[in-house]
This record gives sequence, C-alpha cells and structure tokens, in this order.
Amino acid sequence: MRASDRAYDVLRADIIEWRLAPGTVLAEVEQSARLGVSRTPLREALSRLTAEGLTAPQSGRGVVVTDVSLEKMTGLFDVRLALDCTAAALAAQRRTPTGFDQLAARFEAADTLISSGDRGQHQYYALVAELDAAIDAAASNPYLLQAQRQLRTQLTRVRRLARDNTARLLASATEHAQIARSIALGNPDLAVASTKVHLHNSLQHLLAAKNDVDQSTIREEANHG
Amino acid sequence: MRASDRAYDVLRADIIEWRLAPGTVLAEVEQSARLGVSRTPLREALSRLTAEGLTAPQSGRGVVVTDVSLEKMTGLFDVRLALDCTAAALAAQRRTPTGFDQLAARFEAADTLISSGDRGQHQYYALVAELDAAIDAAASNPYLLQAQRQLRTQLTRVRRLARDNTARLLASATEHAQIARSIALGNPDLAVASTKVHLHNSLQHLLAAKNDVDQSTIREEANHG
DNA sequence: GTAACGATCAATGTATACATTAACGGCTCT
DNA sequence: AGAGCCGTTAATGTATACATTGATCGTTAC
Repeated sequence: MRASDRAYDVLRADIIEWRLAPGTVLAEVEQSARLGVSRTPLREALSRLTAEGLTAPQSGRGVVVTDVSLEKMTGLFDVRLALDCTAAALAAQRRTPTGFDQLAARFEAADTLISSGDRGQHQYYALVAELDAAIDAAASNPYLLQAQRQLRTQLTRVRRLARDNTARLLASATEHAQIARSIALGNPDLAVASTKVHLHNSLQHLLAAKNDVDQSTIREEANHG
Repeated sequence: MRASDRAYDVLRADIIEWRLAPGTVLAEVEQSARLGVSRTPLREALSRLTAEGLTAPQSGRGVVVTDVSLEKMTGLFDVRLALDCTAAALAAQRRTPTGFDQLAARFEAADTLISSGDRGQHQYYALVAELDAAIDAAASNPYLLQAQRQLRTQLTRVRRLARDNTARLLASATEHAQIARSIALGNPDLAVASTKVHLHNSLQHLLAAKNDVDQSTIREEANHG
C-alpha cells in the first residue's frame, strides 16, 4: 500500500471518528511526522480529503478540518432528498428483484440485531450501507454515485453528535425495509415516497437531538453563570 | 499565482476545449515539461482534475482524460434534474426578487444577442452562467453547490459535440426567462416545473444531435465501405 | 511455435533540499 | 501610547534526486 494511501486512511478515520475536531489545523510537517510519511504523500492525502470535503484550505495557508454541525443538517438533507429519491426511482426501474427482497427481509429481521448492544448496532449500520450500495449498483449512474459519496461521508461524521437510540433504529429498520420492498416491486413512485418518509424521519430525529443538546447547553450555562 | 494553479488552469482548459481528447494519457514528465513546471505542482493539478472528474487514474499507473459522450448525457441529466430542481425550489423560497426579475428581462431580450454570431452566443452562455450563479447564491446550500460544479463542467465539455443552433438557443432563452420569472415570483412549484421543462428540452436537443451524428457516421461508413 | 519466465527500462511514488511567502513580533516614529 | 513598518521565522510551494513498481520485450524451454 502506498504511503499516501495510509496517510489518507488514517487522517480520514481520525476526522470521521472525531479524534481530529473541526477547526484543527493540519500542518504538513507535524502530520507527516505523526504519520511517519514524508510531506509529499501527506500533501496528496490532504488533497483527497479536501476534495472529499473533510478538510478545507485555510485562507491560503494550510488546511483545517471542516466544521460539521446539526445546524448544517437541513441543508445536507435537502440535497440527500433529491439524490436519494432519484437513486431509489432509478433502482426501482432497473433492479434485480431478488437482491432487494433479501435485503428487505434482513431489515425486517433486524430487531434482534439492534437490541443486541453496540456490536449489533454497528452491524445494522453495515446493513444500511449494503442497501445503499445495492441501490447505487441498480441505479448504475456514476454521476449520482459520485455526488452521493460526499454527502454520506458528512452524514457518518454527524452521527456521533446525535446517537441513535434503539427506538429510532427500530423505526429506521422498518423504513429501510419499506424502501427495499418498494424497489423490489419495481415501483418508482413508491420507492421515492418511502425514501422521502425515511429521510423526513431521520432529519426530525437529528433536529430533536439537536434541541436536546441545545437545552442541556443552556442549563449548563445557567449553572456556571 | 502558484505553478500548480497555472498547470491546473491550462490542463483544465485543454480538456474542456477538446485539445486533449478523452483517453489521452497525461504522463507526468511529459506534461510537466510541456507546461514548464516541475512534477510536484503538476501532480497537484492532476489531483484536482481527478477530483473534478476530468481525469481518472489509469489502472494504477498514470491518469487519462475521462470520456464524455452524448451516450452518457441521459445519466448526467437524471442527476441534473434532481439537483437543478432542488436549487430552483430553494431559490424561489429564499430569493431577492429584483435580481431574478432583471435576469428574466435580460433573457427575454437575448434574441438579438443569440442572432448576432459566435461572439453573441458566447455572451449568451455567460448570461446562463449568471443565472446559475444567482440560483446557487439564493439557494445558499454549499452541499448543493459542490455537487453541481462537476455536472456543469461535464456539460460544458459536451456542448462541443452538439453545437446549439439558433433556434434551440432562442427556445432556451425563453425557458430560462421562465425559470427566472418563477423564482422571482417566489413560487417553488412553478420554478421546479420550469426547470423540468428546460432540462427535458435540452436533453431532447442533445439526443437529436446525437442521432444526427450517428446517421452521418453510418453514411460515411457506407461511402467508405 | 507458443507460452512463461526473467531482465531491463521507463514511469510513478517518495524523500528531502531549497525557494518563497505570509504571519508575527518588535522597533521606531509620530 | 498607538500605529505602521520592517525583519525574522516558520510555514507552504517547488524542484529534483532517488526508490520502487509495473510493463514490455526478449529469451528459453516445452
């Protein structure tokens, strides 16, 4: 594996898993020393991260980890709605039914997974990623795929800010099952509708979580003031 | 200006204006010599082009200019439809009316521009870019903006394959005027509808041009056979 | 004669030295 | 005392030497 790939993988994981907080300056010498590669492959890695939207040029001097926040989620979901619905509709038109039927069945049986602790939840997210991949494959539109990649990366980052609870995950599983069934049926309208419902509920959950965070922040400030 | 910026600008223009055809291998030493920069900034430029979708890694060794074709346009327009409609709807919700009224007026007066030769047509395309920029600004969604940039780049490349004729440009001006008016009115549904109409007609025109190209290819082959 | 293996070579991948630039701090002048 | 300018410094930007890898061509063995 190339040094630039290793640097990219490590930095990407560090950012997504919040070990590098938004606003952190990634100085070339510092990071190349930390990761044990020279500046050249490190710069290559930073280029890729910047293209992906995880870092951004800092006023012409160095790059910083980009900011993600629940405030920005409404904007992100506006675009997700457009792209996910398009993908769902295309997938419904072009799908191979068996694959989506099987995925739907797995979502319908995901209750036990979700209720079985952190390990199970991780597996559930992997199942969601499988559905996304199946939809992408069925839609078979490289432009769409490319546009989705960035959005999903940002979404993964935000998950940490609003931990899904079991109740939400169970509902999410039902919604995903519905999407998979709709695509398996080959019904684009229904696939779009299912996707809209799911994204609406996801966003609502995130915004509710944001309110909780804000409330506790206010309480905290009151305690300290 | 940095050497990597110059290299990027030159290569980007060379690709968009078809001086570098799809499939052309961009060897580092060769291009760095041609552009008068060293390999380091050239690689930086290639990274950016690859992120933008103008070049792609060639089986792990070097990069090649990506292929664009009228065949791929249907896929591109599927995504454009989703994003442009979202942008139009958001812009209609958040716009400042005066700007879009003025743009609409300029489109309604664009007949003389379009009929005044190549120079005028170039100015017309600039006007279209202005509308796009105004919509982006009004939508004020960075995720949307980022997703659109790539699509527009590819579209610009394809324009060369199917030269717009005066009749199509006149129709296009009317459609754009309608979009601008809809946004100025603050009517998201109408803005979406106008956008759908415009994209449909644009794609139809491209596909018709493609048929012409195919037909003439067939004739040519018959003549040579 | 064909296929497979190996060597050579050319291209990319990496490291590092050097150039350049922007930011920060101190000094001076008003 | 405050503001502006200049110098220092530390960062990025660039060039280039070197390492490494993959491809191609030739040779040999079957």
